[in-house]
Amino acid sequence: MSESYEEGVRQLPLFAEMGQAHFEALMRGAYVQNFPPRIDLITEGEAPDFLHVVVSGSVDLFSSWNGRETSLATVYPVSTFILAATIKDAPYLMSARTLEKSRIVLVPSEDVRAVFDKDNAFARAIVTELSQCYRVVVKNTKNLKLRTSLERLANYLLRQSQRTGLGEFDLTMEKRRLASFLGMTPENLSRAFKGLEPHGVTVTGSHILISDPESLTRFAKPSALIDDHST
Amino acid sequence: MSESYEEGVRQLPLFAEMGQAHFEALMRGAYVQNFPPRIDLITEGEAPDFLHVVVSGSVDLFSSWNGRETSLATVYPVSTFILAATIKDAPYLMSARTLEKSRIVLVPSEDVRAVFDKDNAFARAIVTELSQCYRVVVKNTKNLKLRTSLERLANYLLRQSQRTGLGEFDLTMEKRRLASFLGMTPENLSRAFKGLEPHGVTVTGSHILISDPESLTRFAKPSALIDDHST
DNA sequence: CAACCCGATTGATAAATGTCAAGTTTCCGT
DNA sequence: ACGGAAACTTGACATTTATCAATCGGGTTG
Repeated sequence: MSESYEEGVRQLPLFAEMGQAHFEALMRGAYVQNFPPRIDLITEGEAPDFLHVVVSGSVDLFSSWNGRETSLATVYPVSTFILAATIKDAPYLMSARTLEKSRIVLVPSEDVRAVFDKDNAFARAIVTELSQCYRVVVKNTKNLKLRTSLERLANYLLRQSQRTGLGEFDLTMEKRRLASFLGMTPENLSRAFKGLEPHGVTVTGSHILISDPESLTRFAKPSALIDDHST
Repeated sequence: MSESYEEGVRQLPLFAEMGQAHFEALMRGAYVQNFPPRIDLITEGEAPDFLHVVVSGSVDLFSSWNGRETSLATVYPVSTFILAATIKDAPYLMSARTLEKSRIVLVPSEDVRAVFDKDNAFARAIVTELSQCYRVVVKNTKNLKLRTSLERLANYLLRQSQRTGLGEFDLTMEKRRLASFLGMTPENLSRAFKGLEPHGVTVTGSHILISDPESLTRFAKPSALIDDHST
């Protein structure tokens, strides 16, 4: 099996500290696969056969109920998803599909659980990762329950702006998916962008210019306890 | 220190399988405290000095932003809260206050992290607990994003009804807190109860009678991937 | 017992958000 | 370059939800 991707996986915090033998055991059972865009990788409700690692491309995590669908997160390289289901051996809560051509490493869930029992460093890393994921989801819930859609958009733009370190940037996803991620309709998102114009936001296609960061910040009132996804 | 509460704590899945010596080490640094109703236990943003275990009473987890406040969860005996913050040694994301007279065990976070490094059974239990918490929050997010408030209420009532195994039961919390928990205003909750009358729901004070479970179920469309908090 | 307080309810109204139905633009593949 | 599909936008309208104000009612307390 090609070693090329293993390096990237090994450097993930989740795998970085574990014993070499255990890592190799995991990789022995794993395999890489290339997927075209818009391919369903998993469907919510299914049993978690594999832990997934995105090596390149990107993956949308979403969920459906009663004919409605919502985007819950986007996974970029290099990181894993559906760790909790794998560990608990419980059904996936989210579906996943590739957004673009993507390279995914599939690690059998059984192997993950087996190595988890043997390798303390791996167990610790899993705890750290799960805590992180948990906290991100809690922040997300607060974002949804405490803010209007306009406020959510404003804070999203500020976060993106900080990520790039610039006052202007391109949206990393389609507007329709952004809308779904922020919990609104595409139409509402269009109007929300308009609604932020008075706060110095100019939208040209997928390009965003924040000409008055102070005003936008005053409106968005970002909080580390909601918007800082690093802690 | 009184042993009376230790038994209950020891039987928690989180502590049940760990070594006796490690458990005793945890309990040595811990202490119990009795709190009156409506007392703030922790405030979001603070450093996680203690892992909290509710031994009796109940605790409301909530969060505030920009003058708004929302209830995120209620903790009943015997269980822990703010495990993720303790493990990550990161600021609390939620505030906590007692709802009634409550008995809380406070375990120093440092001790938890120290024992976590030494006791594999404990580490495993933490992973299981965190996965569980993570999945509950994800289900909550889906509930919020995919359903209207009427649908959330209907599913909440069905869940309560199943919990008691009866077609009637009493609400376990004030309606104002239920409203906040479900992501709506108290006024809206009143109207939502009215809106469920056609589906066989009768409200008398805090007593709920579900006279037509089939109709309510047809409307609520419960899903294990949202409403079953046990997996 | 009465006064009061607080939560719950109700009605009227406003704001936020979603839906539907055009258009318009952008993007892709032939 | 062209044609077509899909995304985006816009306007009109419906629905959902929040807000404000008033009232009701149960429970507590002096």
